[in-house]
Amino acid sequence: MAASIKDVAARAGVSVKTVSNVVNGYQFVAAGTREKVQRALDELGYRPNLSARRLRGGRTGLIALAVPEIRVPYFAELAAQFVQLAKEYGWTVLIDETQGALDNEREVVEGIKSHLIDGLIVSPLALTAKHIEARRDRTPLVLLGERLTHAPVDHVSIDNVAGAQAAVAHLADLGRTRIAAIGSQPHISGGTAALRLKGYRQALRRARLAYDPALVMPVTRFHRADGARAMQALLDLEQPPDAVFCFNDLMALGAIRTLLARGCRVPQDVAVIGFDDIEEGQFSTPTLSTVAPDKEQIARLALRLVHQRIGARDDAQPQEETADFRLVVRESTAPAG
Amino acid sequence: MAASIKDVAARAGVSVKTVSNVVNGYQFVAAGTREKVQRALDELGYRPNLSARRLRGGRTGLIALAVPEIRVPYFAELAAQFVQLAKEYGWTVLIDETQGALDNEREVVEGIKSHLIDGLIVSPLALTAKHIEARRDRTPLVLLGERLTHAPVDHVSIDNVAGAQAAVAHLADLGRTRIAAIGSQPHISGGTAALRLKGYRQALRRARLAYDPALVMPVTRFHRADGARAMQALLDLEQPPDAVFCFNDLMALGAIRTLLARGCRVPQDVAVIGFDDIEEGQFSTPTLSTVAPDKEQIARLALRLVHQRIGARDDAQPQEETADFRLVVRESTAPAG
DNA sequence: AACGTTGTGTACATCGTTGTAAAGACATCC
DNA sequence: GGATGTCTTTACAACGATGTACACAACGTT
Repeated sequence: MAASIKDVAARAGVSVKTVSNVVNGYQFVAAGTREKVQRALDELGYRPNLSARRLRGGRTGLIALAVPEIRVPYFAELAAQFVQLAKEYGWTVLIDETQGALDNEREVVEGIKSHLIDGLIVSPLALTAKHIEARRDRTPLVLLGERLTHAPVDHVSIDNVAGAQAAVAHLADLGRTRIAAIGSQPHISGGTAALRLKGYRQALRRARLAYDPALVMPVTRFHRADGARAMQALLDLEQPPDAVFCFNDLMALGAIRTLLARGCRVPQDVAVIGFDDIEEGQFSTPTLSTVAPDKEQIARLALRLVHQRIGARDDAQPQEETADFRLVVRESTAPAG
Repeated sequence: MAASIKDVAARAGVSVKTVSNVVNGYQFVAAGTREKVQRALDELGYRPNLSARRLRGGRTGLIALAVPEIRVPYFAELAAQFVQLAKEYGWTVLIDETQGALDNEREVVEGIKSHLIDGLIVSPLALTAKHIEARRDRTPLVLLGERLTHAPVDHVSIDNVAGAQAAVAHLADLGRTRIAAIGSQPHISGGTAALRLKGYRQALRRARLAYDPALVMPVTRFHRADGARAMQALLDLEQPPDAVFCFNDLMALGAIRTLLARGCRVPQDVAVIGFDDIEEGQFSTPTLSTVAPDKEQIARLALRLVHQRIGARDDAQPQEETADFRLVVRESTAPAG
């Protein structure tokens, strides 16, 4: 059976509080006593019970990161960043997959688990500002991403409009004139898709290119298969595009698969650019040009906000942070030559 | 502030125990009382404090899955399976990244977090049987993978030797004679790499092909870059291979990238097969042949073992389960023609 | 009238930990 | 000798939930 502080106290012949003092590094413990207790701790392999510690009002050293789908590389890579950087705060990160389902997301922010953790970072898909406001749980919360930019909580995002704009401007600079977009979500307002679409249209306007609704492909999710399917439809058009901006890398890789399978050369016939800069894009053939959000910075900013929030007395003003991105040009948009 | 059972009791004008009874569905609560309590519960948005419940000896409904690297697609996909299937038991899965570091793995199995969870599933990289035996924590534990097949705990794995054997036999059946292997780990005994190497050699023997140590490439990790680097070295040989068995898909995709970049055709010049069947291999060009472990079955078996172990009185015999795999032939090993 | 049965509610102790308060030991100072 | 101060250790309560034990009513049954 796992040893409790009481067992240790009995073995060392001191009170439980003294053991607690040793465990927590309280300074006024006689050297001899400390040693005695330490021996007992080691012999019994004592591990503090985090449930008890937490119940007593303390910290567990755990924070949770909730993402829609862990098998989506962007989220996996982001999660890895969090795990890595959280060490600087002495935190362990538990990852929670919500599958983008409202019930799961609500459960997460409403505190089912938050009685166990010190802080919470959520990348929401279905949650609305109303849910956030109705929240009673006081566990420090930070939101990631584009949804819910106006909810009264700390928030980290990137400038999606500018990112999309940069991607499409890059395609236009290559001399492409029929630039398609894969990833719109007409039925969801205010999300990532809407912002990237806005950037797409903005870039077309600036490049004095016509906006052709037939070149904008809607999708239900942001997976490879969606990109592959959308690309099929684009190639079946009377006038297929000569470039495609995909709203994420996964769809771009699916699109490239379709293009190559149908005998189109990338980038010669059709240039492709994605968004997210997942590792896969560095090893695909061709390698994938993309808009690279600074994932490390996102994680760093979010952790800092959680940290501040844990320290903060009451309800300081919600903070808004924006992480950088950069355009990464690889083979899939290499200039002809 | 989050409402406790006490707040609810005060509001409903009953004792805390009565509230507890309502929450837990105890049958002998008068309809009127139940309704009163329910109203108070709803109004206050009560959520049970899992720390307290757990401390008292109860369940939290949480289990943890610890994997080395969440950004490795195999683990991400496996984790997603666990999350999905755990619902059948009413469990929520928390994912924990150990980075394959001994300290992290030890911390996980020795119970730092297990005071918070009902069960634990670990895919170890560095842990040894000694650590498992020294474990004092009684949280039900199930191990995944090939390491530690002899530790006294429940265990789920696949037949790696047979899987590797099938992959290499497939290459031999295509008429390939110089079949390389990427992924050996000479300094680690008993792990995945050793077993897959064994299967490789077994298949060569059966196909009456010579074993050429120069064709076996060691790696430190199982990432894309390792596969790409190893492939470079193989192509620099006097007599390069005409087929490659990579010990996982990620390295296979890295190897394919190198091959294509250096002008080799896949599969015509060099056939490539991997292991794991990650989704990425269905969308790469060429699509990737692979040995596909039944991830759903792995998750299902592991969850069943944890479930049994939670129910089991004391220490029932450790169980050993083996999940199936199948050979998936795609473009990267398509017969010439 | 005495007793059991069934249903409904409550008081209390407990899980492991740590903050608070306070007690004891010893030294120092006037 | 008594007051003061510095260490060192301890007893106790509390965090929130729930199992145990019991009180009390309402209803039979003998």
